[in-house]
Amino acid sequence: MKKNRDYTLDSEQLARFAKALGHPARITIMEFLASQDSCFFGDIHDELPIAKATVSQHLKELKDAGLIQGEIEPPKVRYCIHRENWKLAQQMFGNFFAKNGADKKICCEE
Amino acid sequence: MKKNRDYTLDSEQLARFAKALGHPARITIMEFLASQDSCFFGDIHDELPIAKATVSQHLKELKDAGLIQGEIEPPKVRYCIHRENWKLAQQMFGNFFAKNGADKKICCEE
DNA sequence: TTCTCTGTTCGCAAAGTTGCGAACTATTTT
DNA sequence: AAAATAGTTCGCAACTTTGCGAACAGAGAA
Repeated sequence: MKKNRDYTLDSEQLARFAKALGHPARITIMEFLASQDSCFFGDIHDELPIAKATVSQHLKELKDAGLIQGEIEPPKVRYCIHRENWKLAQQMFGNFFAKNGADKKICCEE
Repeated sequence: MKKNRDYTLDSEQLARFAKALGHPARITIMEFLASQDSCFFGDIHDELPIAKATVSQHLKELKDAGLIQGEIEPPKVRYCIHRENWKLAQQMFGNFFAKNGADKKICCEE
C-alpha cells in the first residue's frame, strides 16, 4: 500500500461530481433542469416518483457538489444548473475519458 | 410526486456508471489501468493508500458496474478496462453533458 | 507435503445514503 | 389574525459503503 499519500485533488473532485450523479433521481433532475425554463421545486418534484422530502435531499446533494444552485422566489424556490461548475464537470469527465480513448492500447489485449 | 413511474433505463445505467466512479480510489484505479500495460492487483494496490482488502472491494465494484474485467494469471490477477462498456460510458456521459451544452439557454439566467 | 506468494472473503465497526411522514418556516392570501 | 402555499428540516428505519485485520483459498516452489 502506498503510504503517506492521498489521492490527487483532481481525482477527488471528479469523484465528487460522479458521486453526485450516482443516483437516477439526480440524473433525472439534471436532465430536467437542462430541458426546462421553469425549474421550481414543485416542477422537479412532479417529475420524480419520490416524496418531496426526498427530492429536497437530492437537490441538497447536487447543490453541495456545486452542480446546481437555488434561489428563493417567494413563495417558490427556483433551481438551476450552476453553469461554471457544470462546464468544469463536463471538461473533467471529457478529459478523464479521453485519456483512455477507444484507440488507445490497453493491457490484457493482443 | 409522479406515481407509478420509474426512472428511465438510461438514467439508471448512467447513474450506475457514475456511482461506480464516485470514489477517488476508483477514479485512480481507472486512470492507472489506462496508463499501464501491467495491471496486476499488486500494482494497483501499490498505487493506493488503502489495504488490499479494500482495494479488492473497489475492484469488485468496478467489475460489477462493468467498467473493468479481471482474469486470473496464476499466481496473479490481471485487471483491465472493459473496453466495450467503457466506450458506452464515455458515450453516455458525453451525450448527457452535450444535452446541456455551454451554449444552451438555461433557466434562471438572463 | 509444506511453505510462500497473491488475492479474495469474512466479520466487524463506523459512517453515510435513501426514503418517508410529520413538524416546522416563511410568505401570501383571505 | 388565520389559513393556504411552497419547501426545508427533523427523526426515524433500513440499508449500503468504506475500511481494516484475520482467516482463507489456490497455485507454484522448496
